[in-house]
Amino acid sequence: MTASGVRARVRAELTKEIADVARRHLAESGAVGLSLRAVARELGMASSAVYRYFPSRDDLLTTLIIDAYDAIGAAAEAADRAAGPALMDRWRAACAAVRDWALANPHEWGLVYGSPVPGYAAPQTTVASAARLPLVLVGVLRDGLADGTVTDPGEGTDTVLRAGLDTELGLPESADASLGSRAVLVWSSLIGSITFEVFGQFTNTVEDRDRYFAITTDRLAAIVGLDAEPRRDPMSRK
Amino acid sequence: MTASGVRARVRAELTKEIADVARRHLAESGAVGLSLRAVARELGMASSAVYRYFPSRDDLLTTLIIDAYDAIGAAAEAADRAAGPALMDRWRAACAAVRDWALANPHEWGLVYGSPVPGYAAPQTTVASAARLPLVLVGVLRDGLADGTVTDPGEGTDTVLRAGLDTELGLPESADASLGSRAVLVWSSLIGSITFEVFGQFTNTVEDRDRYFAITTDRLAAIVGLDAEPRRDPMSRK
DNA sequence: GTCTATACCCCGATAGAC
DNA sequence: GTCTATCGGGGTATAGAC
Repeated sequence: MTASGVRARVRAELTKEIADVARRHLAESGAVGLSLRAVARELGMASSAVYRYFPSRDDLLTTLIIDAYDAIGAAAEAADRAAGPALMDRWRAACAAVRDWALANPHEWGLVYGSPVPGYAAPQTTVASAARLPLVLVGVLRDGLADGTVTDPGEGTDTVLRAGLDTELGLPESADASLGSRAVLVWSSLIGSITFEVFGQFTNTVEDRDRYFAITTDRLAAIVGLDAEPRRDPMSRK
Repeated sequence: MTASGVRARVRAELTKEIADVARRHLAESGAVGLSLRAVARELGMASSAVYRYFPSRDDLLTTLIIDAYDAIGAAAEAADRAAGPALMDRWRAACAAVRDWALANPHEWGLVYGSPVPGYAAPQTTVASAARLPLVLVGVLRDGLADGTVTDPGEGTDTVLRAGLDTELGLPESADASLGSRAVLVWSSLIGSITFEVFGQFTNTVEDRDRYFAITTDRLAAIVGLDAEPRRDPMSRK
């Protein structure tokens, strides 16, 4: 049926348009200030009409959350692919891409890594998108293990993670391994650093944020055994 | 004037009572859900009466923010004082106290370290309270420098911080120092780790959170040169 | 200082006509 | 699918009587 094909296309377009406007509102009023009515007003349609596309405000929110996670993951993946074969280059590129995205989209960043929206529970559908960024970081690590650049320190600490997680990530899985828990630390520290910067916690403290992030990125890499010769000029980073 | 003294006391008490109720509401509805009306309802007074104590919703919010920062700082200070003289003991105690407080008061944690409340700008009056926690961490570091346990790695990276900050903190201040920027990394990583746990980002990833935090705390200490013999039993930590 | 009343906004969600 | 109209809440803040 061509008719229904057209209908579906129009529907998909309008759905996207609603999400786009909502994303813009998010950038201005934050996640809690997001309202179906305001979106409808801007699109010149009745608020009730929006319910044909998103059954509730939470569904709209879920869409935005998934989109944000996907955008962050995609930015990291692209930077990783675009970097040279050197592990540290890939690492630096991926971290920098995430930070750039966060600084360009602070409210969306807050939507996924900031305070949970009260009364909203993220459905399971978000986890695959949320995993994309950590998977990029672990991918670099895994390649380092494969070519011998990275070795697991083996501290007997890695029973802290969910059973089976190391295996899923392609990391050493013995009870003596520590790379898994180190990776988690590095991951949360990366997000934490970026969040501090985005939320303004570095005001009056860190002045040269670009350089601070470059240095920090390298220090985090060292925690997971991604040691490298110091970068020639830390200032040269975007 | 006794009369005005009594009046002032009653006023102070009611002010505190309003703040207490507001704090409880915060724990249930989050920062944005906080409303003067709801607080007034619960106290059995007219909403307009509250305005005699807090001129606006933002002033009430500021009070809660300052109180939260102070509570976190006080918890860290108390744990630091109560710990033995060993630097690592003080470090671990302070970090653990902060985490315990965060887990016990997740919404207040989110109020200060989560997404900024849209439309609210924190006044300068909050900074002294916000500084208390980092000052505890730096205090341990400073004592380590004094007795030679800690030495600055000297990497020529510390020009990233605000000029004069190292001096204020009692840290090495040369352009070749790196302890200042390392301290900032450790500070933001500590907050980041706790925030991840409080906001649920560790779901399906980190299973043994107590042990993970203990290990993480030690790894962060190593970044600022607070190396120590491994703790005897990481599981024994609260 | 406290009250009632009010002005003037906002929201999510649904009913029912077209 | 879209509309108007409506239900049933919510909010900040102020005016003016007591």
